Amino acid sequence: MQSQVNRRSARPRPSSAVTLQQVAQDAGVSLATASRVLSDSDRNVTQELQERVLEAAARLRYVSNAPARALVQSTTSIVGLVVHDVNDAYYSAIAAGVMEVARDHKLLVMLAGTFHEPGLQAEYVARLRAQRARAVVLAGSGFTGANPALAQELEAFAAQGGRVTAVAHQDLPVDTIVPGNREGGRAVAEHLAALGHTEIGVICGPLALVSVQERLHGFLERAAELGVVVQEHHRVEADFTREGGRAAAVRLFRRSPGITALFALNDAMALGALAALRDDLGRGVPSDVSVVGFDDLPVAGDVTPALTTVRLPLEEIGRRALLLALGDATASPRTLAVPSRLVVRASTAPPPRVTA
Amino acid sequence: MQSQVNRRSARPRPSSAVTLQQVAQDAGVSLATASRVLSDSDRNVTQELQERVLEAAARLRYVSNAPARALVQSTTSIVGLVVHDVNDAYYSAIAAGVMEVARDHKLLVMLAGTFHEPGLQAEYVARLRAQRARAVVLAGSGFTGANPALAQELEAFAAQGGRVTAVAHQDLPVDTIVPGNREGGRAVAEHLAALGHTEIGVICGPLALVSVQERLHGFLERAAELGVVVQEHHRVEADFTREGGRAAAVRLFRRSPGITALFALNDAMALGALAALRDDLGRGVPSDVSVVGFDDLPVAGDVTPALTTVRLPLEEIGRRALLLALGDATASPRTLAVPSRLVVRASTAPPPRVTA
DNA sequence: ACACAATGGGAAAACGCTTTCAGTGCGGCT
DNA sequence: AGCCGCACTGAAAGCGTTTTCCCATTGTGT
Repeated sequence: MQSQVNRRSARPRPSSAVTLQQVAQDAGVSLATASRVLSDSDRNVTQELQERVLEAAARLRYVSNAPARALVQSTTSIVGLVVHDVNDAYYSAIAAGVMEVARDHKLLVMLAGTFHEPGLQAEYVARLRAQRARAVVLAGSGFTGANPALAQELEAFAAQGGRVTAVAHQDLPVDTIVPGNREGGRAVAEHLAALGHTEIGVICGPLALVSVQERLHGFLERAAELGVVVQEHHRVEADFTREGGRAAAVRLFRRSPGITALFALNDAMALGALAALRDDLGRGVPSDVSVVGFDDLPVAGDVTPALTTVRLPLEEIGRRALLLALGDATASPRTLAVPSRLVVRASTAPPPRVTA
Repeated sequence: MQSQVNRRSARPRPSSAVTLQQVAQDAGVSLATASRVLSDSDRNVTQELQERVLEAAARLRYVSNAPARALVQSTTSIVGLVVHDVNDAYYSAIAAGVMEVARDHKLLVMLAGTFHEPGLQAEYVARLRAQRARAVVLAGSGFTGANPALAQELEAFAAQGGRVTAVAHQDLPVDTIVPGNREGGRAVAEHLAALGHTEIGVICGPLALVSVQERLHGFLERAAELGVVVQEHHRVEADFTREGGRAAAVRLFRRSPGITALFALNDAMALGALAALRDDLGRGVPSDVSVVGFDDLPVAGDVTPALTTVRLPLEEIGRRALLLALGDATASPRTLAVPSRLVVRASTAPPPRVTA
């Protein structure tokens, strides 16, 4: 049945769009002339004919066939944006930056969501390559360890003239944006140490993610420097989401009730932890437990207590990413560091006095 | 200078992608055979040749040129999604639904952001028409009153076989999703009236937006039925954002301090109002003032007090929108109502006792 | 006035693919 | 044994553009 429907609708093309040929005919000029008027060619056309063509095009509501154009010019005005989850404020913010630059450059953005399936990244790059996209921004954090499939796909894309910027990826032969993850992790360690915390729990996202690794290592590194040891069993891994954070917080406190500060490796998890502390564990924040997040999503300032977190200028990262991909190709495998900054709000305080 | 750069890079095409011709050559078969193997044609090819082609394609990392394919088939696997602001949780949620369906149908999503400029909607539809997109979802609420430019553009798109679904638009000759805005507004009126509020303020987004109108009218309508009059000067209009809500709340309370309940026409504004009440006006919620939002963004449950609001199943709306556009074309100008539901949380309570 | 450059218009090629159409080799039937 | 039909391959047409290439016309310098 399905094939029959396909057959039927495929054969007599259901309806055809206005072609340049028709516009030319309507204006009484040749195809070439019409093209010269409507595409911004360097050849010029008499005022008279120009007007006739423009008029005909407007009358027929002509828009040029982008695929045909792409075919002959072998380039498009499409850029790809690959994220893990559109409905995650982290990626929305990056996407907003990308879209802004795209608008300014009159580019169209193709959005691809991997839904957290690692393999889909390479697949989408392939599809964007097939589309002859001009550039691709890999916004989703990469996975640690070599990813040959993705690397090869990117290489092929580059070979055909495509440009790529990756955000928080490692060992990819493309322009890369390095958000201040490590640095932010260090700042958190300093902040919590300065407040006097010694029993610190860490709620990690998937350790396979580059961002998670960087944040965690920056934190552990600086904590160690300051003489604070974060015990192995004070670290817990979960989904990089609100629910992941909530579950992780519960697990962690059941296991180690003595913890006085919690570092969640992103704000979503921190929000979950906040909810767990309030609803499931009955602990006050920051009176009993301090909580720190990462990213500074807009919501971080709106919860109670307002979340201490590390601000990453996500829109800026999006803008920079696309600009990098659109920029000078010859300088290509470049690296751009984007700094982060600790934002202290109400969710952190000194640890409670021990009553013993 | 720029033109020189263009000239230079335009002439000798910087690098060319692998073509089907090359694959065919490499496999020692004709172009036609290669095409039959790689596009899923109904014609079949000997096992032997099939393998040779597949092998060659893999070796050369061939992906077919989508524009060329689109040209000959005069259809693409692209769908467009037009939103006002990507970095707004309302649209992210809809986008997530759209992307999910797109993934299941192996479609690529082109995301267009109007950045709240009304005119851009029509322009993006034109560009999507040029791309020969298969369908377009207009997620951003429409503006009241006729929009001839947009209507004509959509008509042209339909004429060339494109499908469209609009969310919260009026008088557009396309499939339309009608979220339960009016119904939600009514539910809020009932809830606040039942709690005993009589002095109710309303913080509106731009009245030109269809969603705003519907929510407001539903609310006023039901309030009137219940004998609660919402005075003209208890209504205030502002940007449909957190900051808009905050400013509006301040203005409203300076003008009418006796208000005991606040209905913000979306959650973003409600969040702003909450912040204003707490930080600028020093009023307790819900002890002094009750606050209600609309949309039930994820954040609504995370703020303190948790926000009473109207839930709109946004992802579902996104999914439905694309499915509608992908569905039966002959039934086309259809209307699909998506119900909303009041979610009572902690931000609403009976009004404070008058101490006079 | 005459050669010659410059200008603008149109016919036609090319982009990479799918699909029709014609052709070739083969087995099965009478 | 001869013919038909089947199954497959390959040549070529065509999709809608842009961009050559060539021609006619006009303007310029001497």
